[in-house]
Amino acid sequence: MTEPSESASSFNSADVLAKTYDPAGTEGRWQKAWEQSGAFSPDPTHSGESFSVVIPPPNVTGSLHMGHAFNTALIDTIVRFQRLLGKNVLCLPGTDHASIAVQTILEKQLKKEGFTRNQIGRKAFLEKAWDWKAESGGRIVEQLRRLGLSADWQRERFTMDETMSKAVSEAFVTLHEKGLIYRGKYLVNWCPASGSAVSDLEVEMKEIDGFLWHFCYPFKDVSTDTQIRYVEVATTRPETMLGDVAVAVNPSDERYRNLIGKKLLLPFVGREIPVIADDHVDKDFGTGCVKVTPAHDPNDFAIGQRHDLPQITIMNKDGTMNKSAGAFEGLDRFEARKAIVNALKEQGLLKKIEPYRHNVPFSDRGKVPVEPLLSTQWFVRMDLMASRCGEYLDNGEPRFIPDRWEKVYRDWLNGIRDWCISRQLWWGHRIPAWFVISETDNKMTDETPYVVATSEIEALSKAREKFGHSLKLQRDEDVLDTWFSSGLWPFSTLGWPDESNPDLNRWYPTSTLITGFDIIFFWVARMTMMAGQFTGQIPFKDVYIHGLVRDEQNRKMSKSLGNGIDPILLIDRYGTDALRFALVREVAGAGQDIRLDFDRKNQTSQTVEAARNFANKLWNATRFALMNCQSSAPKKLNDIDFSNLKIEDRWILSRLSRVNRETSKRYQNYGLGEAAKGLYEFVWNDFCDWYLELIKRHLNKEKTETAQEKIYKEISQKVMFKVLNDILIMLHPLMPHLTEELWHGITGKGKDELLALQSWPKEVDSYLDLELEASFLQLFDSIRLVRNLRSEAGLKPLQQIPVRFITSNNNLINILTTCKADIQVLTKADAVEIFTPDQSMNKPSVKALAGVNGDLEALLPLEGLVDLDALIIRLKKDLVKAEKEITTLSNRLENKNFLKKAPQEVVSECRKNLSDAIVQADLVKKRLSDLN
RNA sequence: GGGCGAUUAGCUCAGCGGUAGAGCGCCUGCCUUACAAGCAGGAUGUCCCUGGUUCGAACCCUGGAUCGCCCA
Repeated sequence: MTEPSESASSFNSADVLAKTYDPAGTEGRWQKAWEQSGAFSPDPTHSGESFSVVIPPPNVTGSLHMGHAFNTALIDTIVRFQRLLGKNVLCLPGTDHASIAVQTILEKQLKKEGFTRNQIGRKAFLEKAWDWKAESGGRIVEQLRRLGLSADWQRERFTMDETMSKAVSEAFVTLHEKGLIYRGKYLVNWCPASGSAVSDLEVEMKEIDGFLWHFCYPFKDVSTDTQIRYVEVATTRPETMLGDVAVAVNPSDERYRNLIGKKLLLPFVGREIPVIADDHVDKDFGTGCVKVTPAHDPNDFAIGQRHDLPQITIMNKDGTMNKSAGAFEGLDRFEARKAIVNALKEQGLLKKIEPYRHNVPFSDRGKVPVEPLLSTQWFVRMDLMASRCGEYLDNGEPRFIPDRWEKVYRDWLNGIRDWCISRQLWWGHRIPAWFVISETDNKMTDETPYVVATSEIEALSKAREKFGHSLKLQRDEDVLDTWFSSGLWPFSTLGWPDESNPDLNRWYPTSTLITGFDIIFFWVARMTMMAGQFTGQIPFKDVYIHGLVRDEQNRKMSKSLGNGIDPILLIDRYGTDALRFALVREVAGAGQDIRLDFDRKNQTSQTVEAARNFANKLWNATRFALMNCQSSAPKKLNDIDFSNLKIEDRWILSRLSRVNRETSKRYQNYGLGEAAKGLYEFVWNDFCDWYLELIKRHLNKEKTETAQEKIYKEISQKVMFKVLNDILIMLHPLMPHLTEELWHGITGKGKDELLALQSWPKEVDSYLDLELEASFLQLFDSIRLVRNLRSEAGLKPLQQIPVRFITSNNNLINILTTCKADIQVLTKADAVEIFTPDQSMNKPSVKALAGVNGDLEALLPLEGLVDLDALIIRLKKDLVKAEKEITTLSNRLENKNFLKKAPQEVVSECRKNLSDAIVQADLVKKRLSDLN
């Protein structure tokens, strides 16, 4: 072994004795070593195939939550696997400025200090924001490192970096020039809490128990030909009546047909409003008469446009009533509701109030009902970009995994509406539009002309061309929706709009995007649309959509619920690798959410603990290997002489070869959970439970006397290290730190050589031997049969007794005979005999413990030591089971249709099982009669 | 109202046409010199209900129930 001082691993003569794996000491050391070596910065001279991933940039809103840990684990597993395949891998990390979320946090802080943002001003506010970004962003990046993300940190980006900002203004200007960005006065979703417009996606519909208020509008003239003096309308929002400009009925509604065209007098305001007919009015809703408030309701807005009605805005942007509300001016919208209902009541106009459950739009961030408000904003025209994406999708771009998300994405593209991108906030990308206020008396009005440009200088020259030299510009105060810059992320991070940037050429489009389904619309679709527009390509070949992490009560983890689990807490307790492995292992299903158990009182998780135990198992297996190879650690792992292999070596190498193939296939095809489960089984069950147990007798130093024994010992060591070595590589994408540490332990390599940069082990076809694997399963069953007998007879674990197997199955006889010595060790037998039933007849009958499994009978001759009653109970149980099986199988075989229509191999398998069951039943019966 | 997903052991979930599986938990026995974060053994299921297709259904198809999510 290499001198401890040269080895990068903590494995040395002292630490090798540590009985448990200590992730805390190990993980940080490797994170540092990886980074210092620049292992994850791709080599510009690498000529191989490229593989690139940009991470979904976490918001700089505090710290990472479990969802990020999950996402990061999946990304890094894939990235590290691709690196082991020898590809030129780029994983590009970064963070997102999260305009509205961060601004909300900062304003809350300010409020605590007794200020508003307007009081401290834009400049001071932005300084605070950048301080916050530095702190939160720094923490997040640290946490990503602690998760082991093998990203190229030199390429780390932030959505408001200079280069990113340049991309944003370039994109904005281009879209504006092409007429895809426009400015206009429309009904938008106004969030009074954040004082900004928000997009349709940022509105969440909630079912609310409210009321339907019925009240009356009197006619202006009570005509003589009708007795009706009022119309009755019903609404869930009585306060909007102040902005009513009409009452609409369905033209086919017999009840109101003769009222159409008549004039009503709007209470409180005294405005004359007409009764109009519109097809979209639902006759069955309320009274069938609908008040129309175009400036405060999307449906009414549409009616208003169809009938050329005025739009009367009755609210200020903070949700209080404005001048148009007359006597109600100044009241908050919900106070106004009460006041108006009372006033209606006083005037005798209120007819009834009925409880009514209805949908209310809430602002995602502000957590208050949004107000539909007429407002001048910037919009992105979506139809062209969306239909282009539809065409790409027809050609399979991008590929969604699992594919059901493709439909979700397509449906959204088909039903898309224009995107309101301006936000009345300060933190974010300021809109690159300058108003020529000198044209409107140095005041900002809706009519003020503007120019759009990438810089103020450019804006000035553009403006001068149009408006002459003496003019005054004022930049738009607003910023862009965060998702506007996120939509550019896959190519802005790689240098766009500088199309000569080699990164862009080499890494774009990226290979795969790994993200949760909750941002398919917000992010995935916007990226494909923007990329289609600006790069003419879909920005990623695959989109791997994963589920969300839920808490122990199956609730989505969220800040507002306060049910998030801090991944760092679990890392501190169990280690990063354990957390990663636990999360990935849970993900086997196709994109299902995962539920993470967590005991909040003790801050423990059984799921993660199980993964930690697995890490420890592997640690100890490696420790075992090293303890048994002090002098002759086999350096060359690939020079195994096949002719010297013992049968168990051939078996484990066959298993290894199969696991290698399966695992790489799973990693490739996003079957990460299955990959994790497969490796877990292989390591624990095949390698530790069976293989290491089988070779122990050869490793034992006392026995290395003969030349043959020396050869066996050596070959055992070699195979053990070969398998271990491959396990470490295959498991590395999932548990990078542990495997890096152990790999250095077994190879003695220095820090300059890293497991992370090794090659995926070659799969050796000649190792594959499925027949041998089947024989070994029989061998294991035989050993279990004996152990089970011993256990039921209450034998002391160390008590040695002879074992006799009786079977007519030649395969079984072969494997049992070959592995006689192994069976002896593994069943604590002092002798193992194998007979055919004929041979057995010639032996003197003894009182014995007997067990039967298929066509194998195991006898433990144990005169006097047997608990006869327990034995009889057991045998009777076996008999019932066998007879039940005989019934099922013979019924099946009596069915002519089964024989005729089922595949040959199923029928013959059924026949074999039946004869096995009959043999078994006979054996058990014979044993029972022997005992009586 | 439209769509999607889930329903399998006490819990968390695999399996998706050929005799029901894993991890955790539980029971029994073991400090066997890699590992008690371990070893050996064991128990545990109307695979939500309903029809149907099939020689054969947890798996495919009808209809329904319950839970969850998305869109309007």
